[in-house]
Order: sequence, then structure tokens, then C-alpha cells
Amino acid sequence: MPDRKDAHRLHDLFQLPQGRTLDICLKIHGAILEHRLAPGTKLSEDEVGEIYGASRTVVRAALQALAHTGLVAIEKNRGAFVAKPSIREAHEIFEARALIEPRVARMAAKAVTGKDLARLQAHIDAEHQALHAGDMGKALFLSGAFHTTIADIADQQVLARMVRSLISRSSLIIAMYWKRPDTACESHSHHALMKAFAEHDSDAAEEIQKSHLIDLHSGLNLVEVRQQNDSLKDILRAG
Amino acid sequence: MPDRKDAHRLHDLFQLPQGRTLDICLKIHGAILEHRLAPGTKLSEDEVGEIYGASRTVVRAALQALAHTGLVAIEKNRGAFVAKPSIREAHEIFEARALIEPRVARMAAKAVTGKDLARLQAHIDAEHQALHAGDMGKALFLSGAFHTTIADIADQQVLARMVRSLISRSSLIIAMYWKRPDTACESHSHHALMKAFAEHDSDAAEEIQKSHLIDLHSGLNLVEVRQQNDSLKDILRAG
DNA sequence: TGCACAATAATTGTATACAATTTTGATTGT
DNA sequence: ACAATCAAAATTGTATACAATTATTGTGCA
Repeated sequence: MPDRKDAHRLHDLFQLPQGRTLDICLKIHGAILEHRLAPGTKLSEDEVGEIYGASRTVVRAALQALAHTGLVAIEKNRGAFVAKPSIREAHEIFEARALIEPRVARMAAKAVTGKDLARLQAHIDAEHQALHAGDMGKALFLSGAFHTTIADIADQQVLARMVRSLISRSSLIIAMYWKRPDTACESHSHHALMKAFAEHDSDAAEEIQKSHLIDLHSGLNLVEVRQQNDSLKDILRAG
Repeated sequence: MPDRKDAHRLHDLFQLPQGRTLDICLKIHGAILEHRLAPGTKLSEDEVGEIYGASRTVVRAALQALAHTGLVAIEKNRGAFVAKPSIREAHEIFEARALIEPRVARMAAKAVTGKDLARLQAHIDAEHQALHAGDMGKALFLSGAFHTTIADIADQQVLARMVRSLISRSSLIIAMYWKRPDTACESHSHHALMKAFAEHDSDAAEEIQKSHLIDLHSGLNLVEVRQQNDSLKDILRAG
């Protein structure tokens, strides 16, 4: 569950001082992370504005902020759509994560406190619970939150912001290219990380995070493309 | 000189489809990178709009985009100001660069072509020329362009975008905290990089870039802060 | 003189109206 | 039946007007 503190940290991702605009950003962001909004979905300004009771002005600002983080793609005179990361982009994003996050994990292992450990454990528990309840979207959301929390613990705002953006985009990638229906494989790495953090073992934390991300990357089916839009014709003809 | 291609690449940094908004973004961005706009300068919407002949709507969008990259700070109900990176932020940014750019240089060394080498050389020459003409701002701008060009050569859009943002912010940091009045120290590293690229020596490229960034970092005076705004009183009293 | 308070001016936040562009659907001709 | 062309509708791009907030200035009082 995204508590007040998480929301405050997210503020940094969008750099928006306006409360109304930020609210809409966070809501759409959350919907994308929980896979309630599918990649490619059109986000009409009027429609979004009506839903949240806001004028197009603030909706536009929110969509542009989301576009800047890569979660939304704006096409000239066509509007905003939930981004559909290409295979190439997916590779790049997970390579970037594999570069940055191990370093962040190392820093976090040094700075971590007992309170932080409790926070991380809460994320793991909540994820486990969501998984048990069959709420895949929420479980995925919390899995990402685990990673962003690590970045917060490391207390490196510049890197934390990058990590947050990469993880959000990863959520889109997983929505499009995830191979296995089970996400249980992750929990092992997260537990191992917890252990390393508890022992302030920065070498281990870095190494575990590195292989964890390689695992995630390899868990994606990035060979074949499902051009859902382009193959629509074939799909309907087959029926 | 920022040619058409550079401008096109910059488009990626802001993710703005609207031409008018993007234009203003690029102009302010350029002014900041060339140190024509000092950190802390207020960017009034009306004022900027009048200068570029645009309405507040597009100016606002441009300022928000710049805020998202960290070049501008927007304060609620107070307006937009050219960002003033803190010492801590400066450390974080150069640490992030030291993490990311060596990897990018490694990739670039593998992918570099003869045409790319010529492009890099052109940057070096132009920088040398600007330096000779005493145009410090332009020289600094081109020095940054050298780094972003490397990221483009590596052909990793995700990392390239991060690098671009970090370099732009570095320009602000240099404006605030640069110690030495001579920038000649840099050209040595850039030449060494050129050599590594020409030989496709990725190990060397990575290592050179790493130490180059450490050099830059240590060239900053990040101990004392010059609170230029707060010392206004002292300045006027001294006269 | 110094401080507190109030009125004014200036600036940002938001909504709405109009212009430009794209998409959709219909009509016509082959 | 199919393609092309054109008109209508819907959507985004931009400008402007109004509301809310902040900064500044002026005034009165201790």
C-alpha cells in the first residue's frame, strides 16, 4: 500500500508543485503500475478531466509530466497513450537497472536502519498477501515499491529518481512481455537482500541485486513481438 | 555549434511533441548551458512569453519540462527559477555520472564509426576555437556536447537521456562551484578518449572516462557555499 | 525609529473559448 | 463491391480571462 511517505517521495519524480496536477499524475501512475491501464490505452484529455473533475489544463500538465518519465507517449495532434515500450527499450531499461540498482543496493546496505528493515519487510508481507489474494496487479506494484524503497534508503536522490522512473517503465514492460505466470521467483531474491541489509553486507547486497535484475531480465519474453494492434485484423479474421 | 541533429536528439530529453513549447525549452536550455542565465534567476511566465512571442500556456509547459529535467525549480505560487543545485546534489550528480558515463563510453568505443570520430573531433575543435575567442560559455557548452555525443554514439537511448540530463545539470553546478579558471585540463582527457575510440579500445575508454569524471568532480569547490543572494546586503554596504 | 497590520500590485493557478488538425463517416463514381 | 473524395465530428494546440495566492508598499501605533 502506498503510504503518505511514498507519495511524498513520488513528488520528486514529477517535480510538480501543483497539487491537483500531481494528484492526477499519481493516480494514472498507480493505475499503470497496477496494470489496470494497459499499454496503448488512449488517455483523452476530456475523458481524464471528467473522471477526476479537473479541467483540461491540469490534465494536460499531468500527461506531459507522465510523458517525461516515459510512462505515456504523446503524439502530435493525436493525443496521449499509455506507453508501449519496444523490445529494444525493454532491453535498455533492464540493462540500465542492472547498472544502477546494484550500486544503489550497496549504498543502502551501508545506510539501512532497523526502521528501514521493517518497512521493507512490510512491503514483502503485503506483496505476499496480495499474491495470495490473487491481486496480481497489486503484488507487482509492491514488488516495484520494494526496489524504490531501497533507493530511498540509500538516500541518493538523483539515483533514486532514475531508479523510480526505470521501475515504473519496467512495470509496463512486464505487462507486455512477461513470460512466466508466477512471480514467486522474485521473493527469494528479496529475502536474500533483506538478509544482506540486516548484516550491512554491502558486497552481498550489490551482488544479489545484480543477479536479481539479470533474472528479471531473462524472465522476459523479448524475442517475439506481439503486435496486438497490427495483428488485430488477423485475430478477427481467425474468429 | 548545436546542429539540427543535436536538436533532434534533444527532443528526446523533453519528450514534447509541440514545436512551440520545445523551441522555448531548447532556447532556455541553451542559455543555461552557456551560462547566460545564472542559477537562481527568476523566469517569469509573462516575461519569457513576451520575449519569445508565446502565450503563458506554452511557456508554462516549457518551464515544467525544464523543471522535470532539474534545470528549473518551480515553487508553488512563486514561479520558476533557474535551479541552484546544492552541494549535496552536486556530489550526487557527479557520482551518478561516474557510474553511468564510463559504461556508456565502453559501449561507444565498440559502436563508434569514422563519421562519429569526425563529429567528436569537430566538437573538440570548436571548443578549442571558442576557448581561444574567450567565449567561455560556448566552450563549456561544447564540452558538454562532447559527452552527450558519446552517449548518442553508444546508441543507448535510455542511458543517453540520463546522461544528457546529468550533463545539463552539471553545467549549473560548474556555474556555481567551479574552482579553476582554466578549462584546459579537460582537453587532455577528451583527446585520450578520441584515441581509445579510434582503436575501439573499450577498456581504455571506460577507464579514461571514469578518471576524467573523477577529475571534474575534484575540480569543484564543494566545501564553501557562496550564497550570492543572501550576501546582497553585504555587497551594497561594501560599495 | 521600529514593528505590526492592511491595502495594493504583481504573479501564478485554473477554467474556458477559439483555432488548427486529425479522424470518421458518407457520398459518389467506376 | 470497392476506392476516392469531401464534409462533419471529435480532439488537440493555443490564447485569453478570471480566481487565488504571494509580494510589496504604505499607514498607524507604540
